[in-house]
Amino acid sequence: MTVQERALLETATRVLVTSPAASLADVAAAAGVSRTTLHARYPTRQALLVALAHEAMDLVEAAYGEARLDEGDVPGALRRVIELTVPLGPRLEFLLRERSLDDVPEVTARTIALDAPLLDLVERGRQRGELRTDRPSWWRVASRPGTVYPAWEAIADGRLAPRDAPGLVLTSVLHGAAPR
Amino acid sequence: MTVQERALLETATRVLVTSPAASLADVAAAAGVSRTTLHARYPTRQALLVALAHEAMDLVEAAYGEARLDEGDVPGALRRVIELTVPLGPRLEFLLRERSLDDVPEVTARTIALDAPLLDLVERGRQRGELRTDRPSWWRVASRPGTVYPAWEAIADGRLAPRDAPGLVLTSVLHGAAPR
DNA sequence: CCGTTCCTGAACAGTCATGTTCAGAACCGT
DNA sequence: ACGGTTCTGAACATGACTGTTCAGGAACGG
Repeated sequence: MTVQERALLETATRVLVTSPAASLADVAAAAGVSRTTLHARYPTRQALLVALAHEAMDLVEAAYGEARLDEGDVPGALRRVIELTVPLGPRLEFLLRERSLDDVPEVTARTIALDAPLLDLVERGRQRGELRTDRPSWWRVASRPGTVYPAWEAIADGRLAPRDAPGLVLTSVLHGAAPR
Repeated sequence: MTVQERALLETATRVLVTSPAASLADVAAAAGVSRTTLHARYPTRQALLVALAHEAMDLVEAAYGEARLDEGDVPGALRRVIELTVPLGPRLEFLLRERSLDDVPEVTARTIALDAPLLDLVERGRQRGELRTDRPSWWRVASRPGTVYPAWEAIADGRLAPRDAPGLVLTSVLHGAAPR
């Protein structure tokens, strides 16, 4: 994938997140490319959306890799993965909210597969006694995007300083709202 | 609002959540009503979506009322409100994911206003020493839908027993993932 | 029983995004 | 300078949904 292609996908994501009803003409214009060219790369609108989804998931996967989830203690790994995924906010929003992705089996399957490293991490945390074992592992993972994404939203709104976000998310996830 | 109107809105929500691209003809058919009648009640598609949103928020508001948030201890109130909002899953999904609602100021304003009772509750919890005070109140509220909604999803998938959901959500929110 | 109200089915115009095609221009590397 | 590749602008067909209208029929209440 060339640099321009990445740039195009990023622009497309930005446009389609900002105004989901944008036409392909709008997307092409924003990306500084003709509609014909856009169409040459992505034959249909759906194909573009799917490509966007895959690119977003590529980034998530890369973040997981970079976070070295299998190294060190689990809270530390959690902190790293949170730090690396919060900036992916717009991509996550796209993945979570774009409803036409729901009936692309290829995408939904990968969404599920994408959770595997986190499941492993939770599992590891349980074995090391760093995470509670009285609740199902999948639950911890399922409720994750719902905690990371609001953090991004808060940053975008200016309510939250980017550097504060990971700590906030991490302590929420680990310790909850009750006083110690 | 008559019973039939409520039924129509509920059917419409179900259809539009299941297949967001459904046409008004599909919605009308599913509701057992002619497209003309549907159009008489809701002049435009957008008007229907807005009505759906308002009805969903009515239900959330009602749940908050029924949960008597200002009575008793705060964890108890939290449990009640979680119990009452989890079944609203499909409505919450609609509110969270339907992106054409984003540029209806009336709806976004009410979305924000809807959080006020919860903010009060968190505030009360802090004063009573039942919630931590080292993190902003709005954060606790912002990350709430992200925890409640996955619970509904898990129930819908059959991964989670409906009666287990409130406890799971509550302990996650209060105590987090770390062992005591 | 009658009049009002509401719902229905059908048809229609308008709009708009999509997908397709093609000839020419711009841009490469050689 | 040249041949090939890529991008461009424009035009076109298509299809779908929306919003609108209207005459007839069903339901309902008085």
